[in-house]
Amino acid sequence: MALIRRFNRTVTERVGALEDSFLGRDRPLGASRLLWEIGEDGADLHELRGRLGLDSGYASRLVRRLENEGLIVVEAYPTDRRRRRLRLTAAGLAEARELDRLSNLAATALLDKVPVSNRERLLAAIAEVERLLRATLVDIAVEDPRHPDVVYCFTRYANELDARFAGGFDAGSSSSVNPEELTPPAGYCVVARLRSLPIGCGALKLHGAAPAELKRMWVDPRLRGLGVGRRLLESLEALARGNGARVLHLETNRALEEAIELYRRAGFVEVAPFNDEPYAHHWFEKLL
Amino acid sequence: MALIRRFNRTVTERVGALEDSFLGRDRPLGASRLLWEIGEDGADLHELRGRLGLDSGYASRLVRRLENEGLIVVEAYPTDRRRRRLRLTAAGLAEARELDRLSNLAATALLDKVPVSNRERLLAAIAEVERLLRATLVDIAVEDPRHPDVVYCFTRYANELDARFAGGFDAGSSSSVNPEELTPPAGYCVVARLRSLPIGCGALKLHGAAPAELKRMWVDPRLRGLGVGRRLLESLEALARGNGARVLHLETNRALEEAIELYRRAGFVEVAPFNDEPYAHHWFEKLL
DNA sequence: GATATTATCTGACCGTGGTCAGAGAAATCG
DNA sequence: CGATTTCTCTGACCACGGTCAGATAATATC
Repeated sequence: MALIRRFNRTVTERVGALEDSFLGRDRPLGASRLLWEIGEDGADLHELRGRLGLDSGYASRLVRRLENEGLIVVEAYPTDRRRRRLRLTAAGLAEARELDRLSNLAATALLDKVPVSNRERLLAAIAEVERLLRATLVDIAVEDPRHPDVVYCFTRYANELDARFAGGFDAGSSSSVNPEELTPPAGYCVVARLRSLPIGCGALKLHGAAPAELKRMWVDPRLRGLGVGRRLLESLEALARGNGARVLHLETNRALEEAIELYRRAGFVEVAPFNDEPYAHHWFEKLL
Repeated sequence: MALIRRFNRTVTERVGALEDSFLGRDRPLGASRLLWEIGEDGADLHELRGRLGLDSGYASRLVRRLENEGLIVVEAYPTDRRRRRLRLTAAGLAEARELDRLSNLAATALLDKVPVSNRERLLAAIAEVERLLRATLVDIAVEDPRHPDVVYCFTRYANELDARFAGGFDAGSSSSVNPEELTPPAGYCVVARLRSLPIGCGALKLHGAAPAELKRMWVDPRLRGLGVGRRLLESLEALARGNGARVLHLETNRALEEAIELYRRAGFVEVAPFNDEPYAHHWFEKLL
């Protein structure tokens, strides 16, 4: 614990310098950060607010300021004219690039103070800490299967299966799942999000006292091996248990090795086929 | 660079939770932090201000606030009645312990979100990052040899020599150095500080165009291997060069293996004895 | 003993981040 | 269609961290 606290102190003190590089631009830090987050492709204000965790009033003020400085243009979405789309002007793009440069400069300055012989070790350790800590920023929530984030994850899931299964994957020929079956009390969907961006999902079909079914487990490839799948699994198990299920079933394809490994480690044991899902090679069961 | 910036973002977001644990105590964060920094043994306000980097007015206000809350007592130092000594009252001690508890709780919560299998890796990486980054917080300054920080380092230096040399070390029988010789333009003292606490030193005696002498190189044992010695050496070399010296001399004892290694790596080569320093076994020289 | 320096305190001031309630406009639902 | 919800904007408000100049007292220096 003392180690973590010492780490906290050292890092905030040292790496805070990177944030400070956003300062001194005749603009509050928050405004610079917003500008920087908009990016070259522009951004949706609502989505941005979620990502940065800003109050609507505060965000509105920051946007106004950047607009007055001539750094961004604000326009309504054609599809939903309540929403605002933010785009960088030429000046805004230049300023964003300058912020980028300063931030890089600060990062370089930090590294320069470390003896050359230690730099690689530092970078490796930094990468490790970042990866492992990032996983702790993931939170998991129950969502309606029609929620855009769920739809997004399900699509990525299907695409991945199609790419990885020998012979591809066609959702139509698989035992399909309609939204009602994944809506409480018939079932559940859970979504894992990193800074409000969906990065994983899982679903549950309940059958009263009969075994519940686990469906559509997927984690963004960039975030695998960090325990996100385990946490999705745990929350679905808790939901199944809370709804009276005593046994959890799932079937999977032999191509999904890391998933199979996850299930085994979570206490699932392989059993004889309990359905005729065409894409399945392994059937698992866990007593809750 | 992108890695460092990503690291910055993740860490400040996640580890910031530790700071937040100081919040919600009906007291601004700064006040809580000050309280926590005072510690069981009390602290000198001046020293505290240096450590936390606070403005005198701001610090004074925080102290007043804690005093009014009955958490600390403020008293003048007997030796220097301008200075203020801060001590925790019973209530203050209890509050500091509570802050400690909350901070530990937050650290534990952070670790709890990491899968057990990854925890050790995370802690190891955290320790590594902390150690290496801490070194970058060290800054080096030229000081008068009579400055308390220099005196402190010289004392630690002499104590260490006494402990490590076979047969001990007696400053009197060594070729002594008086303060004038280390004061510009005759010579220089440099001190390395971590958050304004002295943690290393080095000195230089100039002899015009004749070889300059390197003296009293010392780094706190807890911070060795992080490049502090190298940085002290570099700044002294720069001073020697800037004052017209073409050659740098130093002599050292065989017990100081890591120092000898440092000199060799810095480009010093062993030469025949150029003086009769009784404690020396090795004589080095470097062309600047 | 006069002068400079050091440490603290005080009052005044400021921008920033942040919150809140309410209004208005647009979209969605029944 | 009306009712409700969603998204944004506005104005008002506030604490906090931070800075500055000047006052005061104690100490160090010459």
